[in-house]
Amino acid sequence: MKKNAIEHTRLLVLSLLVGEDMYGYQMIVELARRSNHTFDMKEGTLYPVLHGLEQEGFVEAYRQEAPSGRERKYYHLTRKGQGALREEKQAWERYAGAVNDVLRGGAEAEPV
Amino acid sequence: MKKNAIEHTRLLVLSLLVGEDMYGYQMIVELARRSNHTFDMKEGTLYPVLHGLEQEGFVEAYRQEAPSGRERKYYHLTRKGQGALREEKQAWERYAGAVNDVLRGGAEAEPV
DNA sequence: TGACATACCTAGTAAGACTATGTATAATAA
DNA sequence: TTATTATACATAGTCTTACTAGGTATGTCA
Repeated sequence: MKKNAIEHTRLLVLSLLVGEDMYGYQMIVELARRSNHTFDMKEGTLYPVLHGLEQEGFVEAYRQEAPSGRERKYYHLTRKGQGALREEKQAWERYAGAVNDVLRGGAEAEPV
Repeated sequence: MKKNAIEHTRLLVLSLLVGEDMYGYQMIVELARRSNHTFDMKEGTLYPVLHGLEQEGFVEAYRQEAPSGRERKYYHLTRKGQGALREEKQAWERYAGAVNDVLRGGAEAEPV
């Protein structure tokens, strides 16, 4: 079986929580939607990551009952988490830029 | 200790060999240069990857003596390797695009 | 001569994302 | 009514991959 190769998982998870609290299952669905199904994150990936983010104080969890009667565990992005997101974002931009530089043969390569 | 977090290693390694054969040590130096030292690939990462690419027929190795008298092991990108590079490139573009989509809140998010 | 850069290699470790499995409830289909 | 599916959370164990740490060896320069 092939791996989904989702890296930068924390960046993606944190960015989902901007402006809206979400519960785990919802995040999986949303991530798939926003990425046009490039990222089909597995539960076995997401939940441990969420627990880690909570332990570090980047997100806060609270339980809330859905209209259906089911209980859901919502996650809220803390101020500290917003800072972490900013850093992860910068790291991603640097990383992606560097990959593109290498693909083009180096940042200072002669323009075509 | 922190990991360097170089992913898409094969993409980077293959792309270095476009238009020029290189030896391992040179690839590490070149990769650092082209990425403005974002990627300081370790020998323990590179050499196993090169051996894997060779086994799959994506690169071919040959030994050649440098003017200094030292022997170097050069790697050449095969036709098959060029195909693999094309695929890895497309995967990267899809991946990077999807990350950016998620960061923006979804591909079809309303423009600001 | 000693230190450093060059040049290659591999065994073992650590991290991260996965598979597989478990629990449980609500909605829907048969 | 019963079975199946979707929802919802969780974790143990596996696998891949990049890393650390160590080894070997040669050329250059102080």
